[in-house]
Amino acid sequence: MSVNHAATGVDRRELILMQAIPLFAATGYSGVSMRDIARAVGVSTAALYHHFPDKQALYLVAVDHAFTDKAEGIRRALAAGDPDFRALLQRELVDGDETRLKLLADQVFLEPYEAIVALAKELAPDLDPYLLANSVVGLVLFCFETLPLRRHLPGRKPEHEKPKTIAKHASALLVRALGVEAAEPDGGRSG
Amino acid sequence: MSVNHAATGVDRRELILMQAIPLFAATGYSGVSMRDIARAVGVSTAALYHHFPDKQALYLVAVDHAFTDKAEGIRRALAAGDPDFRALLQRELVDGDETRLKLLADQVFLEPYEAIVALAKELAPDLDPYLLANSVVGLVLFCFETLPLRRHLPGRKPEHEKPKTIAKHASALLVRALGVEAAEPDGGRSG
DNA sequence: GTCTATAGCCTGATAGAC
DNA sequence: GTCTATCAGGCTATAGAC
Repeated sequence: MSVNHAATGVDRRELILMQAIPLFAATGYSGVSMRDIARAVGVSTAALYHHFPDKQALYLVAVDHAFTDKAEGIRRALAAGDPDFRALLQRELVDGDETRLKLLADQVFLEPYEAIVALAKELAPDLDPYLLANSVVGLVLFCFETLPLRRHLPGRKPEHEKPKTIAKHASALLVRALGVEAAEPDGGRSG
Repeated sequence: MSVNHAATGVDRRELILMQAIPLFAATGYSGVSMRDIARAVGVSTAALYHHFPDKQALYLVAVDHAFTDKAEGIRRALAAGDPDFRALLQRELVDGDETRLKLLADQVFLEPYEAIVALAKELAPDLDPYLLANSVVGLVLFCFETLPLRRHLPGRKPEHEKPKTIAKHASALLVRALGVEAAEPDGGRSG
């Protein structure tokens, strides 16, 4: 159906999404107008309505795209990755549309979440594995979330902004709490 | 300057703020119109402009009010407290206006943050106290943040929504990580 | 201090030419 | 598929009566 754009690798529809995602991430749904998106893409608003029935649909597809397209998924975001991903996630968490959250849960978080829950059961049978899984993720994500605030708080060091430092801190804390070494790829997690 | 409203306890200006805060918390700055606020208060939009020069000013005062008025401050929010506080905080973290974040840091978070940092230095001298302080707060706040998402993930239990459960989980994790009992009011924290 | 009325702009969305 | 032109309505903010 869509024209072959082998030369560029993206068709028009995808180009619109790519331009829309950072805009929605930066200022949220009602902070971005169809005109803003059209200007970013370099087309008229009418062209947008050829590809998407309305603004809401464009937003939904854009969010879905941002979350699932970044294929390997959350690992990148946890490992520091895409700021747009984090911003969109924060916005979705606070805007709280049940339909979109369900989609986010099923299509993005279900698989890695279950993996972490399974690990949690193994490592700390006496703690609630679901809350623990959440805490593990939160130890990293919350650091990034609060970064803009902590920049204005005392004790700020440049390395606090580096993903590596944050990851190391979270690991150290978990090692102490769960009595294991940080997970190694060779699978030696029962020692 | 403002009329004495001893009977009601609030003047008009404060009434506007009280009505505006939950609106801004629910749908964000650009998601709330001056008409929405006026309707909630029961006055015309023109009346709003008598008390505040423009929408941005109203928003700033409202956020300030929400953060500092809840006097004892963060403890309530951490302990589960005000959903408006959490929602506004999440929105401010992601919207990232430097001026507002600075105000938030100085007037709301500075004091309790330093207290937690001091505690962190004592309990875990080998960990970064600033990151640890952040983690301590995050263990609780992140649970609330992700609640709307976790409702759609497996393993959901009703008690995961209860502040008490979340607090207990965070405590248990910290006890394991830092090798101390949960802080008791009698100050027995060096044993 | 609050109102009604309105200016002037921006919004989402559509019609119809090409 | 994309354009220009446009609609109806919402928006912030103001003017002026009371």
